[in-house]
Formats: sequence, structure tokens, C-alpha cells
Amino acid sequence: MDTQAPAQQMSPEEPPAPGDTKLQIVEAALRTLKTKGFAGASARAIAREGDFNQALIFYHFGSVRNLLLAVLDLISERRMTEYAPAFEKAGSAPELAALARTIYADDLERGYITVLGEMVSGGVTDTVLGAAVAERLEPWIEMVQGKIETLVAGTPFVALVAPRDLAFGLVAAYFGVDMLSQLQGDHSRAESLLDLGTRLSALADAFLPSERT
Amino acid sequence: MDTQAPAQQMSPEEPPAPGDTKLQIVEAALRTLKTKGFAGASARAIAREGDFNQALIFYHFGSVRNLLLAVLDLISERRMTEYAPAFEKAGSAPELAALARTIYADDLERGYITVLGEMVSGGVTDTVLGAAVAERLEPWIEMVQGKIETLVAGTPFVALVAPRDLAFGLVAAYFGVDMLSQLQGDHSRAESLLDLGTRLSALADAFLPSERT
DNA sequence: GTCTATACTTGGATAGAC
DNA sequence: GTCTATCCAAGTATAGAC
Repeated sequence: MDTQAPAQQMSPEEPPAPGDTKLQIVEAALRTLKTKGFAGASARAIAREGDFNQALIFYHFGSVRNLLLAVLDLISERRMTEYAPAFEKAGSAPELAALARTIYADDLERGYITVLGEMVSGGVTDTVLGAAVAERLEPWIEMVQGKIETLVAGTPFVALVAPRDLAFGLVAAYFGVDMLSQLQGDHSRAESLLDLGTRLSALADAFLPSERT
Repeated sequence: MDTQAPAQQMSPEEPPAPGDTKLQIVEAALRTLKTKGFAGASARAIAREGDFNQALIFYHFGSVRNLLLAVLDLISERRMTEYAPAFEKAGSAPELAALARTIYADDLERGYITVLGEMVSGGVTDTVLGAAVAERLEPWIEMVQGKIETLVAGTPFVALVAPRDLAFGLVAAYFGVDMLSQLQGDHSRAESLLDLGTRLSALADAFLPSERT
């Protein structure tokens, strides 16, 4: 936020352990969010997890809230750079459904699913945080919206579906399933649902074989 | 909940203001949840809202968590008794979509939407609470599941869709939309989505005019 | 059953030495 | 930029008088 280090001349060799501290802190926060949830992600808990001093959080981020948002930024960025290419490439509903399946499995394994759910939930319980979280979700909704627009172009659906609404609904459903799964401590239902999505999209595709390249 | 009063002989006339205190407390908690959210629903805040003593909460409910769960029970019960009849009656997808629209509007106006979202979010951030919340969602999922089973019977969908999964998905989507709307502080998108659902279900119905009475 | 007072804990955040 | 020490606020919960 206000503390952007002026990149003083750093000797080119420092392989041991450093990496910048900020990143270490963010990653400790990420792990804490994963294991202890939003409510358990206090400054003290995070500092313990990363084995550094509590005060560093405030020095580098100003507040715990900012740190948590930095975590969200980190994983958003990682996911965006990793998934966007495949997403752009996918040209049909079934391909997209398959991709969604992969992404969910991937996110789950890396614990991102948990963190995303915790941050959205945290945003609901804390209004100030909520606005910031909403902002960070926007790019994802837009990405889905863009995809829907190209998919739907030239089919009877154009008149029926507002891409923005549908995109919002899909992203919302993703988080809803995520959160209920988290409540029940069981993500297998989510996976069955993604399977169902795959089958249904195959069906839709059969009825609407639009422009395939 | 160890404090179940032994129903001593109560004189039949006590109209003034009493009503039992427990209910007053639960309703104060409900209002607090509505206005201040899960994070703001502390014992102190609830007591201030209802203008009674903080200690009463612990006397009657043992803990804040229990009180919050009692709120969830209260609105679950109210919703169940009010909506169930219409729900049973609805015999087609479009009717159900229309009903969902009504229920959402109703819930929104009464603030139940907010409370439901807060409690689910709270359950995600707090593991102990989460299990209890999940339990209380179960009846709703089962209700939807039952409906899906009768709707799908005798159509080609039987082989395609696992009712339990779909029910879970629909309830999850309801909460997902609710929560993202809450994040953005704007529920208009949710309503467009329910409209979309209405139109799509009409479409599905046209393709599958199953047993109509 | 209700109130006052208070014990105890945890968490956010800052001051100031190093 | 990092550490120690500490302040302060808010919350849960209980004891004990009424």
C-alpha cells in the first residue's frame, strides 16, 4: 500500500533464504487461511505460522485486512496467468465444462478453493472487506462474460440470455458450491456437479452445433 | 441448551408485554444479524439492540453461538411453514421458477436473505458453527431433492441427473448468488437471474411436456 | 430470572530500541 | 527493516447480589 521499497542496490548474490519478506508474509497468511480459516487468521496466528514477528505485518501491510487482500491478489494473479490461456482456447461448452472441472480440482489441491471461500465469506461478514473482495472478483466475472458472449453469438440464445447476468450466476454458483462443500467438509458433491455440468453441456452442444473452427 | 424451563404452572393471563424472554432475545439477535452482520453480532451488541442485559444471553442460551443457531432455527421454521404448502403444490418447472422468485423477494424484504447469508458465511469462517449450519440446511436440500425426483420421473432426464446432486447445486447456487449480491450490496442481479430462470424453465417445459394433471 | 460487576482472553495496532 | 514491550478495545463468560 504505502510501503513500496525503493529497490536499493541489492547485491546479486543472496541465495540462502531471503526472498523478500513481504512475500514470505503473504504466503504465511495464505497457509493460515487454509488451515485455520478466516476467523483464525489473526496477526498473531499468521506470524506464528510464518515464524516472524507480528509487528512486521503492520509495518509491511498496515493492517491484517490489507494482508488478507494481498493474499487474494496473489492467488488471483496466479490463477489468472495459469488458467487464462486454456480458457481463451476453449471454444465449445463441453470444452469449457471440462476445463472448469480441471480448474476446480487444481484449486482444491492447492487449497485455493478454501482460501477463496474464506475470503468471500469473510467479505460477507465484514462490509469493509466485502467491497474490496467484490472488486477483485470482477475480472473473473468479466472473463466469463466475454466467453459467454462469443459462445452465444449466432445462436437462438442471444435473445434469451444476458451474458453479464449469466456470468455473475455462474461465478456465484461456483462459490456457492464451494462454500456449502466447505460447510459439510466434503467436496465430493462439487465434483459430481461438475460431472453433471459436463454431461449437460454435451447435450446443449448437440442441439446447438454452432460455429466450430 | 441445558436450560429447558420446567413449565411451572403459569397463570393463564399475562398479556402485558412479557412474551417469553427467550423469544425476545432471539428476535433481537435476528435484527442485529440483519443490521450489523455476523461479525457485528456480539453478545454486547445484541443486548444493546434488544435493550436487555448481556448476561441473559448466557443464562438462556449458554453461548452466543447457540443463540445465533436459534435464530437460524427460527427463520428456518418460519420459512418452512410458509413456503412448504405452495412448494408441494407447484407441479411444473415454470411454476417452481415463479415460486422461487416470490420466495426470494419475500426473504429479501424480511431480511432473511441477509441473515441466511451471514450464517452460512459465518459457518465457513468458523468450523464449529459450520457443522451446525450444515445440518440445518439439510431439510431444504431434501425438500428440493424430493421435488426434482417427482418432476424428473418419466422424462429422459432420469438417467442424466442425480436428484441429490442437483438439489445440492440449486441450494448452493441460491446461496452463492445471495452472497455475491451481499458483497456488492446490490440484489438486482439476483432478480434478473431469477427472471432468466423463469424463461429457461419455460423453455425446458416446452420441450418436455411431461405428466400435467 | 434478571442485574451489576468483573475476571479473563484475544486481537489490532503502535512506540521505541536495536 | 526487525524486535520487544506494551497499550487499548472488545469480546465471552461467570459469580454473586437482588
